Amino acid sequence: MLEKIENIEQYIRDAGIKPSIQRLKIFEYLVGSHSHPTVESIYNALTKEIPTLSKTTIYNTLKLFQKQGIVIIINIEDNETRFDADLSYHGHFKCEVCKEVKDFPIPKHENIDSLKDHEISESHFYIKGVCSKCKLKENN
Amino acid sequence: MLEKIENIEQYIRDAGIKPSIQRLKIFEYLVGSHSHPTVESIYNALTKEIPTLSKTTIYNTLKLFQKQGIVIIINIEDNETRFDADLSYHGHFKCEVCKEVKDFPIPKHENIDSLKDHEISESHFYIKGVCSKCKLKENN
DNA sequence: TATAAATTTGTAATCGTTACAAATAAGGAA
DNA sequence: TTCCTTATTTGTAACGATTACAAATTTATA
Repeated sequence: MLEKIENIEQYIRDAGIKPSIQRLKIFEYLVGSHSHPTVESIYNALTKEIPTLSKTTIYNTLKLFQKQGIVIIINIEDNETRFDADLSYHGHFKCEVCKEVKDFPIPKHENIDSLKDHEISESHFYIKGVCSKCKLKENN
Repeated sequence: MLEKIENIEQYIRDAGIKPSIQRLKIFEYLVGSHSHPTVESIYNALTKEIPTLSKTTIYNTLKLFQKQGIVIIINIEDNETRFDADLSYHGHFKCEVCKEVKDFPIPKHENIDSLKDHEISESHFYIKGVCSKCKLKENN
């Protein structure tokens, strides 16, 4: 789980990023919403607060966040890119019915023997299926 | 590892797919090349053999293969969709230097407690980094 | 306050994918 | 075989997400 980020402005600054209003709001939204939002949903959510916000800024900002290592990209679906501010090692489950993406803990980070001479920079564990809630609804 | 597919035509037919020349060649290429090709590379490889081949056919065919359960989609990168005819449970490693995607065995398919009430249809394990070969080259 | 640098914005371009309809090929009945 | 129906392939146009780019705005600095 994401360790609570007390001071978002300081957190961003510590990552070497100048905290503009746009960057602060985008990161705040990433931390606040646990939905692993897409660019589209970030745009829809923030355009009310910042009416001049442009999608290009969101793309630029997320790319910067990624470069500076404060967000990871979730590629569980080929037609949508999602973003996550939780850097801890965890998996992502996407329900094919309600479309929600949620985290799940991964017991232990097992070493893969066949990759022992490889340098690992990222690892992702994605599972798709039907969540328990939707399973119950379907059985009615 | 992929169990050897003796008779590709029969294999496709058994999956409920009528084996046209295009479908056969595309599947044959998927099984033969261990590169987890993209649509682009399938097109480049087969257009010599089948000069009239269109990309739409490749897209249609791969979608059909996926629906009939004889290929899986590899989404390790957000800007490229790759395809794999090996249906066994294994992970994918992409080297950020040589761009190759290769398989690795996953020790055991561990049960995720927090998903025990979920219905699981797909799971993917992706790792990115630098492969051993490229690591050696970089240290020169 | 003036100037330079960084950031944001809107528009146009790009690229992978899909929609669609015409062309071609395959299958089945007489 | 020939005719007719259905399936498959093809090329073009459309679409949507992302990026390139240059102008506009904001921020930092002298």
